[in-house]
Amino acid sequence: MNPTIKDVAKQANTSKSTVSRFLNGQRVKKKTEEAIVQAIKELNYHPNMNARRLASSRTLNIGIVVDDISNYFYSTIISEIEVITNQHGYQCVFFSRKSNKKQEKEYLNMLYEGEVDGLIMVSFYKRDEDLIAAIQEIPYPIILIGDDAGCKEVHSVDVDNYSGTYELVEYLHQIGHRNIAYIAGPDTAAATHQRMAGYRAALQTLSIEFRPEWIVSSNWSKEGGYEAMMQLLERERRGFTAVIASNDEMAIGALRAANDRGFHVPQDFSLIGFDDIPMSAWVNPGLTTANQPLHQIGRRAAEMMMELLKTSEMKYQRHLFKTNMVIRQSCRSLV
Amino acid sequence: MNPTIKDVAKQANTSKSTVSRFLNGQRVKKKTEEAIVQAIKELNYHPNMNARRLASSRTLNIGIVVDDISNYFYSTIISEIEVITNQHGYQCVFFSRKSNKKQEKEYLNMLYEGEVDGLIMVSFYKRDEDLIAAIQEIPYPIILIGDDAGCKEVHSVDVDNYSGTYELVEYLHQIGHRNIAYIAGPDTAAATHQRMAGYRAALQTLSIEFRPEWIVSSNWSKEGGYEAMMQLLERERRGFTAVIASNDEMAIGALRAANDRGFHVPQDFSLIGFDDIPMSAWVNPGLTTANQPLHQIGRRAAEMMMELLKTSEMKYQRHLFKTNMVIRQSCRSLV
DNA sequence: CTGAAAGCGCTAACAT
DNA sequence: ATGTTAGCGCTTTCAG
Repeated sequence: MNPTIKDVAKQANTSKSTVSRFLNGQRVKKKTEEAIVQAIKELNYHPNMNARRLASSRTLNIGIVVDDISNYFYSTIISEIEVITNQHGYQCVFFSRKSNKKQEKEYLNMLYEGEVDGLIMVSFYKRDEDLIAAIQEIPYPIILIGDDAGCKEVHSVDVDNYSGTYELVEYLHQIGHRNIAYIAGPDTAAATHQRMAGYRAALQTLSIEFRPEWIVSSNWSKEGGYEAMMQLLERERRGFTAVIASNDEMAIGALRAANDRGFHVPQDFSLIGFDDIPMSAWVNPGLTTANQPLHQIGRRAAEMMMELLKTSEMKYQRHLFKTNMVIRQSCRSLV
Repeated sequence: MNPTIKDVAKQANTSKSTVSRFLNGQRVKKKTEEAIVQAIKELNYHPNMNARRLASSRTLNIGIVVDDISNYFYSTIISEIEVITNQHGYQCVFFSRKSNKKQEKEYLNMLYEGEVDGLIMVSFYKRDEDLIAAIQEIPYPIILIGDDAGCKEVHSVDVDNYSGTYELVEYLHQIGHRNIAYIAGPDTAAATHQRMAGYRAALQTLSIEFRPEWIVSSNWSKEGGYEAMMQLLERERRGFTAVIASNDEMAIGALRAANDRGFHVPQDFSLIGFDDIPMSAWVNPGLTTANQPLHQIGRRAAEMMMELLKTSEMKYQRHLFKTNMVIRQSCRSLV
């Protein structure tokens, strides 16, 4: 049996409560403090967290739920969240949904079950009403990163995919492009729709005709981008001078496809991505893209959580971070 | 106040223990079962995990500690661990050391504190005696992934870096290379030494002279690989026909450096990496490398943990997984 | 500044 | 199959 606080008290010639107080940072007479420290060492005492949490109804843990922990975007965001929460004395415990394919909703139980004091849920997929409704019922702190299904009551932070893509098109227009193809993401991702909307809005503002035959859908992957580009390249009415892949992975695949077909980027056409993943600076040519402020997203979500934990009331927030365009060598000016 | 098991019992006209038994999957009379289910729903009851764990001294959690959760290798391994442990009814909780820079050793407390039933620690850095000594003291299940500081009592799994590199050199030799430069990793990584040892051993076996001026140390990064290659290219006695970068990231940086200096791979010299990260198939030329069986590593570690949890005694194991060479286009045959 | 005592919500004998 | 009871190890009034 492990030593308990009672054993420590006995050994240090004091009471459980005094030991408990000491353990929780309250003042204790110098003499007893020394005795307690001594006893703890001799007994190799470790507080039992479950007992502590049961008695105090606080865990000092915050739960982070992501779709797939081995995904660059998620892991970058959550690693920033951890920095912030740690500074406030909270531990992060991470949960990855990929392997157990549990619904996000099921993780809400951890709040009721006393496993965590708050929950940050990170997902770039479209969320359903069901989840949002459940969240609104819950008397515990929750922050969403990504889609909020349009709900104006659940706190969330996301990247501004719309304006990010809008800017990309503007840039292309500025350097003379009027014929811009687009490789879209999967329908299940919230960003797909937002980015596409930004693309179309920019086209409209700039009086560029929207041409459905220059749009192809794919799945975020390099392989997908490769295939998509091949399709684009084989369509009858080719004639675009630039293509926007709605994420960098697909752009990298597209680049390879272009090369395989004997085209040169940016001489034959310009190519743009979205995300600014680490690899994008290292492909040839360097990929022009929109940088996602992943650290800022994580940081903001964490700060919101900390505030919620302190005050328990916070006025509704949905914070959208702007992307930052990073210009490398994959676009050619036509003017 | 949240409803408790007592409330459920009252509402269902039975006793706490019956409810508890039902909750834990034991048989209960049909009639009472229905009443309990009904009561749970009506009250929106959720069991308190802390109380449950305190009373049962089991958490059904296993803790996974990694250096940096946003690192591809770690996240790939742990996401496989999760698959296995979930199948056995255990939840994984992940901890990332990067942000709080706590020593691995400190995480051992979670075992004493009743937060987790077992711990899998993943790190590719050299571990110190201190940690290993502490682990040997501990009466709880622990599995190490990565370095074991040569200890023959702590269960661990790792990749066979030595033979992996050995094979790479053999391959190069086979296709006619006798002059092979080497970009090493940082001294702090255990793999650096093992891979270097494999390189030197292979050289010796194949009667190739070891030339210190063809060795340069770097830090695993693309930037580092770039610099390293530049150094290699500028040294007086250039004359190698191949270079092994001890990881793919550095190889990708090296490739860029070669291009920037006007060299072509593999025409001017061959290039080999180690790891087989996803990007390696997409650089130009495709990178020949040694694939790390990350999933297998994670799976094995998880299985060992499950066995330890069941039997609490297991004969000492250190399992080394062989790498698999994947040949792409970055090497040229000289014969 | 300290001690006594109650209780957090659940499990696990034990008895029936 | 079910109810009674005694903890699990800690925090937290409340008195002093």
